[in-house]
Amino acid sequence: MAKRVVPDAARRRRRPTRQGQVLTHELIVETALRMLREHGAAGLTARRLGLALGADASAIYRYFRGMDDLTLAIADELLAHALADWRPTGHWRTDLRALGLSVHAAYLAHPQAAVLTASRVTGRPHEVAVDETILAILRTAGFPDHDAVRIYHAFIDQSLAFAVLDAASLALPAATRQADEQVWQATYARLPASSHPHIAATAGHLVGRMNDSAYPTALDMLLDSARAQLADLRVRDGSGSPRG
Amino acid sequence: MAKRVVPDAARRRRRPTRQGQVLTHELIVETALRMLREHGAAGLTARRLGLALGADASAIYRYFRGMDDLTLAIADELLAHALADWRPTGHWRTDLRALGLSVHAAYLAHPQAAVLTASRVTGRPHEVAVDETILAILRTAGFPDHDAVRIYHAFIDQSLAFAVLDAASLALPAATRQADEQVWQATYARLPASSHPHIAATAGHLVGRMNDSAYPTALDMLLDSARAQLADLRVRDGSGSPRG
DNA sequence: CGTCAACGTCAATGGCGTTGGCATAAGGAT
DNA sequence: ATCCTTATGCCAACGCCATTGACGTTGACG
Repeated sequence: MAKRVVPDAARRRRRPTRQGQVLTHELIVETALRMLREHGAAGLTARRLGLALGADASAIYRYFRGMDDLTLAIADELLAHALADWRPTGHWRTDLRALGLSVHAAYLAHPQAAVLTASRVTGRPHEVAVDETILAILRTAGFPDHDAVRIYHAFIDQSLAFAVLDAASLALPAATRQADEQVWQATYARLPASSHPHIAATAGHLVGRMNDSAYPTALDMLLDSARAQLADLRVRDGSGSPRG
Repeated sequence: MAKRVVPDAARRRRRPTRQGQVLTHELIVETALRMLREHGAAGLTARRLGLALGADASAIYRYFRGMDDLTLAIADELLAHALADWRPTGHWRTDLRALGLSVHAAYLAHPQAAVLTASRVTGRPHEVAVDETILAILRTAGFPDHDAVRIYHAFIDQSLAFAVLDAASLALPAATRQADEQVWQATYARLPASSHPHIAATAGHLVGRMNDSAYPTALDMLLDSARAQLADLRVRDGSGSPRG
């Protein structure tokens, strides 16, 4: 009654801004991602985003309910990238591992956005799709619902958790990262065996590991544990091989 | 030369504020912690902190260089608390699990500080002590150096990663957390089986899990994997029982 | 008792997200 | 081609925020 036609995204009244730009949801999200990459999380403000768009800051509110809404849109965009990069093979362990690495990589591609968004529940299409995919893999592999949910929860939260941690490190100013590296060299590599025998004994193995993400290792250990549980279940059922 | 006497903390010129409070570093930190606990990270502002102290906001700057300096002062205590709460029993798996949970809990007690500091390498005594402790447990349990370092790395980074993730969630404004909860209810609990069969099938198991941390589960899975590796090593050596 | 500086307060600055009002131009209808 | 509707960009303003510099007071010490 009130509105005769709901304006299609393609049929919008695309009135250009003073500087000739035509605003869309996509353009705003992309510009925000670019600002996050170039200037960091603190550098993304409504006013500066408007400036970068060649529009007034308040124009953003015609497309998003607020900066928080825009943040969630950015988050879902990252998960869309993760799913697009993923190619299933039919082997549950291989597929789950690849999906985890894909999510991790998608967030690390935009560390500043990851810090901002990885801990949020958006309920948006791509996030839901990732969840559905994980549960599908686990239940198809033969995990009972209770175990599937438990492993799903640990899996997705671990992926997000490492994404936040690694992204937070990547998002630091270069000077701060170099300072941290020097702190590490100055302390860990030169600790006397008398006070810290175990660090001293393993210093050779520790060197060079500091900047690597521990996520692949933790992911493999989680998947190994899941495989052992599955094998155990099959043995109790007496219906399959214990090799998983 | 310029200053005759560096004022002792006890000998300060304790001029009371308009409302009779006497300011100290400790009082400010404690008040800030209380505000964090009661009103969340967004509820801690210089103005409101000043109000809670019965002083002007600018008085804080006589004690800290800025809000960031105050945040780091708060964070300084966290790892110390984690180690202080930890009581070893001599069983490597039990002790490692308790230490992980203790670190996690210490950070979660101050989510705002955790988000800022958990991804940093401080090289300060308590951090080094935690690392030494973990390596000691693993090497004493019988892990070869290479495996001990690998598991140490996965273990500590997993603990920090979940701390950052869970703290980031806790640090959100209360209104945002409630909104996220409602988003979850509105989407996941009502997804049709036609489009998302696996989420729909496990909805009963998913309910109530949303606010729980997945860290204990992920931690147990990591420790299970480590125990299996240890058992495998002992079998190859032919020198011990495979029960870990 | 005088001097000095530590410290609380005030006022102001420049930033932030967000909102309501207003002008205008893009579509649809005629 | 013209009118009407309304989506949309822009402007000004509000109430926050952290931070700073000047100012006055007051406690401690010589």
